[in-house]
Amino acid sequence: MPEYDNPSVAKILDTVGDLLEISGADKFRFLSYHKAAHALRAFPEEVMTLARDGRLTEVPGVGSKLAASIITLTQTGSFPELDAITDRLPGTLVDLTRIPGLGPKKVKVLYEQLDVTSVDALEAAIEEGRLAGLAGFGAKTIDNLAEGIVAYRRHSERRLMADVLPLAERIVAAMRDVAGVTDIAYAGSLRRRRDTVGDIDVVVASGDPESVMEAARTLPRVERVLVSGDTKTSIATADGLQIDVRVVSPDQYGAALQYFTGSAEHNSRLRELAKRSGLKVNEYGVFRLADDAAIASATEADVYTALGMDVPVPELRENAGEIEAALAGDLPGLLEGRDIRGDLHMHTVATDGKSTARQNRAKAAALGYEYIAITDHAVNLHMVGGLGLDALERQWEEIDELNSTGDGPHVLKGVELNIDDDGQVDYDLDVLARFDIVLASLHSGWGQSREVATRRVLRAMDNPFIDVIAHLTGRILCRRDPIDLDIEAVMQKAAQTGTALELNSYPDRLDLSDVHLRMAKRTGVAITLGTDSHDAAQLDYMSYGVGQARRGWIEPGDVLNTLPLHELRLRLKRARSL
DNA sequence: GCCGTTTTCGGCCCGACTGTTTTCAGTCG
Repeated sequence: MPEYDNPSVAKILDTVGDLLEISGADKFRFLSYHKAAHALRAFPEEVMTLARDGRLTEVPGVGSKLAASIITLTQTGSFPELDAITDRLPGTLVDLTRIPGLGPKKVKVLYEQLDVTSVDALEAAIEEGRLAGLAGFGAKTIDNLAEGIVAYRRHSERRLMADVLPLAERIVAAMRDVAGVTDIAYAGSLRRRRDTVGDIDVVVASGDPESVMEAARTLPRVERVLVSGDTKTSIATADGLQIDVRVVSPDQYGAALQYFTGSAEHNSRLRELAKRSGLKVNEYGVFRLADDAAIASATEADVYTALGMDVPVPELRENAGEIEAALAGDLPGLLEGRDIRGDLHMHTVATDGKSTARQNRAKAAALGYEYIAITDHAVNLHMVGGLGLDALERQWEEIDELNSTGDGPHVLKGVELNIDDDGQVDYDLDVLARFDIVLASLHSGWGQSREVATRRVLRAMDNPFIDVIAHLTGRILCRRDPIDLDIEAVMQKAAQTGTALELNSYPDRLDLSDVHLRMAKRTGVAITLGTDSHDAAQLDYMSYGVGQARRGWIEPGDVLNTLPLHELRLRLKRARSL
């Protein structure tokens, strides 16, 4: 029987939705596929389990028909609606809609009139002048399509949130000084702290919108102005990042910030609810439908209050249950940076780090931590000089000396073991028992089957002295896919054995994902946060982990390193054996 | 295709900008 995870099924649903739209199907019909896809990506249970238990309709937006089709998919490997639509339309047409400026309607014309089914074919058709005279394709449109193909080829990927954030902050700082500006912030997925982002959205409140638009068009790194009107300007930077700047009047700033923070699905749901209450929500405020009277607009809190709900923090706004919780006054009290009492994953010069244990401890003191764990690689990870027993003894002496000074964060003796292909690790139990905390993680085998990879992790969790599985899936954002694991089996084993799962806060990992964090919380698995720092300065990466934890609905009580040191020790798995 | 404390049928979120099909459709967010 084929195995599917939620993203792979969601991708099929999106493809069907896109093809239905190109085919000219009813708007609400193709939107329902995208809605279900989004909900499935955010749903904290696995689609295979839901299908097996007949609970697929618990996913919002999945009704009896889609549930039946998904069950067929999991049993036969084919999705009936996809087969039906690809009989009529080539599936590759979906690629064409990724070209900026080219949507489903024009793709349909290109296919039906010119038999264009791919980006390469479109490029050839443009070069041969075959688009000339086609209804709806004027000279300007054809020029824009040629440019759109270049943009599509140059980059279509998302970027690390951590790589984009500094630029967003510089733009905000620069535009704050423009004449008439009273408020400014970046919004969008950056404000929601998604692990990757596709563009930068900036919301500006100003009594002088023209000056703001001019400033946006002349930002330092602008390569091209994509669109620019009275209230909205979009520009592209030299490396292909899009920046959207939107200006509203100062009394509408809260509504605009809410609107442009999104997500699209969150906003769409809000507007549906508002309509049922006789209200309308847009980027200018909340309005009564009956007489168009403005109800709220100045602050985000005003907007949500007018809709009768608490204010969900940006990290939660994915239409993944936060609206129901906000309506019920039942939003979680999420983890905050100040809750973290220590960093439980870092490397030193003893292996592949650049800072000493002492330097890491000094940085931790500056962050106000009560403790840190030094967790260098163990002996089997030869390529980074993993520590043998002699080197280990020397590091422990160094740590003892640091701790003997009394003041400053306590340094825990830790290690990051390597889980080998059989689920075995670097040291024997008698050595492992001598550490304060032991992490273990996968460093190879990325192409392994789900069965093999899952077995490795489950075996490691049977080890009584492995307290934490670090960076569970091994994903590197924008570079390496997560290893294929039976996540539910991992979660259940973690809960059963008392093994914690790490939220690795290094910005290109952020592993566990937000959805996996919600699964862990549901299953009662304890979470630790660690930066995986290879340089003392990287202890600052904890803020990325905190943002991700908040997206995963994690509260302080779910996280072991919010505990004082003596309580942390009691909660680690080894406390059961020692 | 989904969904229900006004509905099991008839609804289903909102607006800016561009180019062209000159009164609006297509695209995007």
